[in-house]
Parts: sequence; structure tokens; C-alpha cells
Amino acid sequence: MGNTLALTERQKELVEKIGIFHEQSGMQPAAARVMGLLFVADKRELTFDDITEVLGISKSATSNAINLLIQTDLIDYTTFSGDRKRYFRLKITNWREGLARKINHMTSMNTLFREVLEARKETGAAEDEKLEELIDFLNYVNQELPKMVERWEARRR
Amino acid sequence: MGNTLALTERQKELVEKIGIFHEQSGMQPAAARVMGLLFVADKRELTFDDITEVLGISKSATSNAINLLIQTDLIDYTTFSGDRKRYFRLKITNWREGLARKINHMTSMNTLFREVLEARKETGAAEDEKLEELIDFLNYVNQELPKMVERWEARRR
DNA sequence: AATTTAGTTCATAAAATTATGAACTAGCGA
DNA sequence: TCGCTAGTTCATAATTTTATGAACTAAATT
Repeated sequence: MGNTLALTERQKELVEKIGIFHEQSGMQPAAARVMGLLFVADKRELTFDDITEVLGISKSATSNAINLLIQTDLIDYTTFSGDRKRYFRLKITNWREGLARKINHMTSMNTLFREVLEARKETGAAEDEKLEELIDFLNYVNQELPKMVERWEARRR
Repeated sequence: MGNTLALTERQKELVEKIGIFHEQSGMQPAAARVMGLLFVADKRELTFDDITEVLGISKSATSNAINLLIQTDLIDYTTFSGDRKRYFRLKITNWREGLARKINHMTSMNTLFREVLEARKETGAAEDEKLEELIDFLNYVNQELPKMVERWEARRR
């Protein structure tokens, strides 16, 4: 029983590209490939076995990856009555949120920088001012980013 | 000859915090600690040996870390005549740029998503529309972010 | 010329991450 | 009750990443 989901070369290439992208954002390799596959496969919903077979990874690797992606809310699944399989699919809508969270993580450095500044013996050095400036910038981004998302949403309507 | 730069507990704590933050952004552990140290040390400029001794890492680890940080433009050094040592220091001003670059990397996913969409057999499915929407959002961010930075700069003056 | 200083390089070791496969579980249907 | 399906779990293996230490270089100093 050959697998009906075989990928074209183009699809394989895109799975890798998307995989690498996610790896670079800190995701485990297998999970990153699962993301890629869910993006490019001919079907929008894949079963556990689809994933295992098409990616050529072990069941445990698939299990790990899927649970990780569910936990981080990047994928989802449906079921159908009289069928025990789960059908996994991307939760694309959560991307915006995820992006915002990541940017937020970066800009959250500002509180840590503030602590650093307070722990420094006051030298009144030019370096301290530069750090102040950076903190101010991060604060600004933190404040403006949600507004930006709102503007995008408004424009959409 | 004991080292004159010994860190307080508070400073050590902050080095670790900053280190972990950078590690989470994909930086190698040793380099991440060097960043932390340069942030919290009593002096704003440290030598190779200061770093090696205070962090308790090997010379090669220090060498690696420093070269990495110089390459990625996160640190700098000065020299003084009649002194062969290099004095390493943070290049804080480049942070804004670095942050912008990272956000850009994330939003650069839009071109890849566009490729995915084009490779999909046109099903006209709702999923495709969601992906379109995401691409649109990423485009928007890419476009608006530089403006945001400009607004911050303007406000600063 | 010999030594010291300020590093670099590289083979190897240690540690951390990721994947495997075999054994297991729990529900369903016959 | 037996077997099958759809996974999970865990000890172990493979891979990757990171750090070490010893040997080296090249410039400055004595």
C-alpha cells in the first residue's frame, strides 16, 4: 500500500525551506518539518501516519513533534465520528499572535536593561545614556505595536 | 594576583539573566555570557583576560565568543598606544538595527508563504484565504515598521 | 636573541539535543 | 475475548553543539 501523499520535488523543497525557517526560530527539527508539511501538502489535514510516512521519521518523533506543536498552539486537529484518527491542521490564525509574542519577548529586554542600569554604579557615563535610549525605544515599540495591529485590522474591514 | 573585577552576586545574577535571554535568541552560551558581562561589569571596557577570568571560561571559548560578537556587530574594541590589549565594549547603538533585522527575518516569511500559495493546487479553500491574510499582515508590518522607527526618532528630538 | 604578551587554531572531550525502535496502553469492533 | 488501530513512553543511540587544553603565531619588550 504505497503512500498516496507523495510530495513533488517542489513540495519537498518548500518543506525544507519552511523547516529551516522554523528551526532558526528555535523549533526542533522534526516539528519544523511537520509545520512545513502541513503548509505544502495537497491535503490541509493530515493524519499521524501521513506525517510519519511522508517525512520518513519514527512514530516517536512524530508523536513528540505533534504534541509540541499542539502545546504551542501552532496546530490543531479534528476527528470524524467512526474514525479514531486525528486529522491535524495548521492554526494559521494564531500566527499574528505568535509573531506579536515573539516581538514582545524581544522588547521585554527593556525591564532587564532597567535592572542593569539600576545596578550600575552611577557614573553618569555616556554609555548609561545610550542604554536609557535603548530602553526608551523598546518601550515605544511595546506601546506602538498593538496599535499597529489594530490599524491593520481596521484597514482590513 | 587576584582579579580586581570580581562580580557581586547581583551582577552574576544579571549576567545569567542576560545570557539566557541571548541564548534564547539563538546565541551560543559563552557569547551570551560575554554580552551579559559587558552589560553589568563595573568597567565598560574589558580585556580578553578580564572576560576569560571573570567568566571562568577557556581562552578558546573567549576567542570564539569575541569573534562571533564582533562579526555580528554587537561588540567593538579600542586600543591604547603602548598597550597591545584590545578593550572590548558593547555596541549598544546597534541594538535598534538588530531588533529591526530580527523582526524583518520573521516577516520575511511572507515571500515563502507566497511561494507556498502558488505551489498549492487552486482549491479556493478557506485555508488559502487565511494564508493570504497572513501574508497581507506580514507585508503591512514590513512596511509600517520603518515608519515606526522614524516616528520614534522624530519624537526623540 | 630570548621572553613575554595577546591572542588563535585545532584535535578532542563533554554536554545537550534529537531520533530511534521496541514495548506498552487504551479504545473499538468482530 | 481477541485482535487491530492509533498512538505514547522510555531507554538508548546518533547527531550536533559547545568547551577544553595544548600547541602555535606574531608582535612587542628586555
